[in-house]
Amino acid sequence: MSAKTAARKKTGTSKATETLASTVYQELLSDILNGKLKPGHKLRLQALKTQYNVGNSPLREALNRLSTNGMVVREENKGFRVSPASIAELNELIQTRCWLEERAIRESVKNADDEYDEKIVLTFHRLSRIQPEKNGNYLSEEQEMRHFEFHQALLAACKSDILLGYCSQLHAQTTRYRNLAAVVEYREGHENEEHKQLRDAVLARDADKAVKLLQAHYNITAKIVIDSGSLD
Amino acid sequence: MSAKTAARKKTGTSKATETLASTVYQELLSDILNGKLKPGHKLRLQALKTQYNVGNSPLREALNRLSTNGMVVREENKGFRVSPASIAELNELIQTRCWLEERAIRESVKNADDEYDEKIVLTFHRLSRIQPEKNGNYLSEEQEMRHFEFHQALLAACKSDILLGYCSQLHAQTTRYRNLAAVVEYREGHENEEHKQLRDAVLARDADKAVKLLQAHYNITAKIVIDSGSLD
DNA sequence: ACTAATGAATAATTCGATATTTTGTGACCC
DNA sequence: GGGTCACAAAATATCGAATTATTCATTAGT
Repeated sequence: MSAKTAARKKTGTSKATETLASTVYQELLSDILNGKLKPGHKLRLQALKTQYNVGNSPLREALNRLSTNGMVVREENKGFRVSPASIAELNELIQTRCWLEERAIRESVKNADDEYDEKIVLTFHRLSRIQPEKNGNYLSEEQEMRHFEFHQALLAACKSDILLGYCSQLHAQTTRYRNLAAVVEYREGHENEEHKQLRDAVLARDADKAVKLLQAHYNITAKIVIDSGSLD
Repeated sequence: MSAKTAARKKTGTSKATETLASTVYQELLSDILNGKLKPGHKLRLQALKTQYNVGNSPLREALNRLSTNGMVVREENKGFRVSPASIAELNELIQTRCWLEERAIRESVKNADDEYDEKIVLTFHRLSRIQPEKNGNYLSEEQEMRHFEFHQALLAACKSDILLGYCSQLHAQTTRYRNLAAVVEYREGHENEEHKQLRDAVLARDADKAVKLLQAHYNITAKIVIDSGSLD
């Protein structure tokens, strides 16, 4: 975590000129999502400053952005901490996600066109193609990415970027919980099969089935996370 | 520096010790919502600094928060501007709001209990009691507030703070559009009646009717805003 | 004329230092 | 012993200046 600044300036993260605040935002988000920063953990500015090799302002900006999308909580004059995690919140998360994605997928099936189908086929292909390559109990960055893209593709024709944005937020939050419990093993076999069924359901315009699959998918994941005992 | 700090402390928003960033966040939000800051308007930091009498950091923090909930947009290294407004976005907004609030109100009716009913009766009473008192074509701060609280009360028993939060965001966005078009006159007569019908529908546990009323309510408002010709 | 390159002028971003608030500690009183 | 007040230490919030990026007018080249 120390040689970051040098890397940033020299290699320049390939992006034209990303702002420091955005870079550290991504890093923080990533560390929260994959569980390196634990729920409820106090985020002391000085520590973060040295850890992420940035100054005061970019750090603060990043934390402020994270606070409005629920990844960290802010207490006036008392700084920031990683959002706490609880079984209750996980259940709420899953429930809300089911509601929103049901709407999104039903609308998508209703509006489905060639572009929609093609994106699903494509993202499914990309997702199923990558090697398991389990490092510890976590999914690789690429696996997370492909997974996310496939799920978004299922909802993509809902004609509301706002709704899509919410779904994407909820997906991120759920990912955090999954990583907290380091739940991957179960998925080995079932996951791919479930995705295939999802793909086929929407391609067949069977919204009811797709919704049922999605919701089962989420509820099982939630159950596993809760049973893992990593939350109180 | 000392003068303005003193001033802020003395008039001191009654809150214990609010952070400057939060104060200016509220001020900016309010100015965006009531249309003082127009859609697409470039937000130059220097100008804002003098206008709102704050330094660099709090301003920046406020803008960053606003950017994650869609009130302003951020372009890397090019600063902030008020989110653009368009008919397309308004339609999307209304559509999404209908979807989310339908879910929220159906769940609320399902879970309804005494507390829920009482809050609705109370917030309706407060809303209907305040005098019209039209200043220009805008609703007063208090009217906005009561209006918001009533609508939230209708959804309050949905058992998902996340969903409630989204609904509240969408409400805010919609308010911005309403104020852009300065649409109040129509509401004079109908508004109160519509609210009463809504109240009675949920108290009678008639979710279908409540949903229908809500959606009609939003769609009419949208139509009026669009017909007002203040958007392109 | 038109495009490409140059370099002030302008604006956004970031840093370092200061001011303000919270937190922890121990003496003091009841 | 338990509570609270004052004070010191630590952490956060804010400011003003320095840095870096973008814009835009101007000029050189084809």
